[in-house]
Amino acid sequence: MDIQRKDVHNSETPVLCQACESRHRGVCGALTSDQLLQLSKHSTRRTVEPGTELVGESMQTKSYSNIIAGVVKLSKMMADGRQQIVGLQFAPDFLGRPFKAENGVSAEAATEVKVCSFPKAAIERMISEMPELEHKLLEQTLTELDEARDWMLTLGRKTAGEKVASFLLLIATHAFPDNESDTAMFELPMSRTDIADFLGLTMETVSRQLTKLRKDDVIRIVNNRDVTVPDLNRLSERAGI
Amino acid sequence: MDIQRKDVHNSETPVLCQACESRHRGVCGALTSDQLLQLSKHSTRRTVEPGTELVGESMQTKSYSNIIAGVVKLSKMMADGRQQIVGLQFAPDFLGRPFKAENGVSAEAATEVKVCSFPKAAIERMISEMPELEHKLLEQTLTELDEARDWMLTLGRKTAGEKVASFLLLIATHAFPDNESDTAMFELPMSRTDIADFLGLTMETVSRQLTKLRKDDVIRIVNNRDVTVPDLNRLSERAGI
DNA sequence: TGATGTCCTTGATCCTCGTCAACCCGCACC
DNA sequence: GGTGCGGGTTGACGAGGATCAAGGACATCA
Repeated sequence: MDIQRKDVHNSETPVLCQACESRHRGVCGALTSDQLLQLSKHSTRRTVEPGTELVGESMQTKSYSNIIAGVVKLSKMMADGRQQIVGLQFAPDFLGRPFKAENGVSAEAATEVKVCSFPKAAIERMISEMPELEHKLLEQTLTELDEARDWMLTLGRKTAGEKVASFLLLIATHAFPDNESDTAMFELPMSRTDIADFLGLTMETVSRQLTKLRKDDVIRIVNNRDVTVPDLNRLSERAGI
Repeated sequence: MDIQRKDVHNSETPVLCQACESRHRGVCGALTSDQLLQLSKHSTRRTVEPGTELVGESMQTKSYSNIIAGVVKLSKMMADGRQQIVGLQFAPDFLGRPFKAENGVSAEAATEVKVCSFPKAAIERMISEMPELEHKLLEQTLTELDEARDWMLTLGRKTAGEKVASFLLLIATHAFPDNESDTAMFELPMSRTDIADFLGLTMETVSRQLTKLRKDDVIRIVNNRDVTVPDLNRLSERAGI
C-alpha cells in the first residue's frame, strides 16, 4: 500500500469529513484518507426537515447515506394504513439496504437530520474492493439485528406501561451512549403518534402511560418534549428490567 | 478426520460436505474445496432432539454451526419468565453471533435438527482471511434483519387472526421456498405454545384462531401438525396481505 | 385395562388497551 | 380580538385477547 507516500501530498482528510462522526465510529472509519477523498468527490451533504422522506418503501435506491446528526425512523406500512416503526437510526449509522434494489422499509427524518449521501454504485464498488468496509457494515448490521430482536420482545410481550418505559430508556441510552450517572435529560425525538407506531400502541395509550410515569415521579416532562429522568434504575424497573 | 486421504489430490470436496445444503446456498459456498477440507477437519456433525438447547442466552459461545436440516428457534426471556421467539432458522442458515462473546438469544431445536459445528476460533480466522465468507455472512445477516423487521410489523400491528395466518404463510414459504403453485402442505415445526411465543399471544388464542381458519376452510389440519392450504391467496388475505 | 401425562381445544369471565369524543394549549393567520 | 389547526390530554365505553378452568385425544407405561 502506498498510503504513506500519498499521505504527504494529496491525501489529507477531506474538509467535509474532518468533523464527521462517521469517520470515527461509523463505516467511513474503514477508509484511508485517499479513499475518503475519492468518495467525498461524489458525496453530497444536506440537512433536511423533520418529516422528510429519505428512502421510500418500494422505491429504487440510488444512493446510500451516512447519518451525521439527528434521528431517522424506519417504518413499514400495511395496505390499510396501519404503520409500524421498525427501527430508529442515530448518527453515525449507515442508511440503506446494500445488495438489493428495494429495501422494504421507508426512512423518514424524525428530527432535523444531516446526511452525507453517496451514489449506490460508488459504495458497492468500494465494498467489493475493501474487506474492511464490508466488515464495518457487517458489524453494524449485526448490532441492528440485535436491537431489532430486543424490540421484538418489547412488542410481543411487554405491557403498555413497560413499552413506554422501554422507549424512554432506549432514547436515554442512545442520546448519551456513555452516560455513567443514573440520571438523564433528553428531548424526545418524535411525536406521541410516532412513539405509538414504534410501540404498537395508540397515541392515547402512550399519553396515558406517560402521565402515569409523571404522576409516579419516574419522569418529568416540560413542553411535551423535554424529559428528565431522576433515577434510571426506577425507569428500568418500569420497563420490566 | 482422514476421510480426505482417499481423495486423489486432497482437494476434492470432503465427503461430509458433499450432500450439504450449506455448500450451495449457505456460507460454505464461499469456500474452495481446499478450504472446505481444512474446515471439515475441525467440524463435528450431530443430530439433536427437539428441545435441545444449542446456544444459551448468556452462555459464552465456543462454536458456530451450520444448520443442515430442521428448524431452530431463537428466543429471549424476561426475568419473570415471559418469553418471545425472535426468529426461526432453517437450513442452510448459519447459527451464532460473530464478534461478540454473548449473543443475547438462546437457540433451541424446534424439530429434530442436524448441525455442523466449528470452533469459534477457526471460523473467525477464516472470516478475517476470506472476504467472500464475510460477504456471505453479511448477506445472511441482512436477510435476517429484513425478516425481523417484517415480523415487528406483525407483532406490533396485526390482530390475532392475522398473526396466526402470517405464521402459517411464513412456514409454507420457508418449507418450500420455490413453490409456484397456490396450494401448500407442510408439517408445523412447533407446538401451539411455541407458536404463541412467536406471535406474542397465548396458546389458547392461537388454538382458537386455528379453529376459525379451519372452520372457514382456509386450512385443514390433521394430527395437530399436518396442515394443508388449499388456496394460499386466501391465506394471504387473512394475514392482512 | 386403567393410570398418568402431554398437548390441544373449548367455554366463561376479566381486564387491558383501542375507539370515539370532548377539550386544552400554543401558534399562525386574518 | 376571532378562527382554525396540529399536537396532546383526558374520559366513557366496548372489544379483543388474557386468564382461569374443564375436558378431550392420544401416547406411554404398569
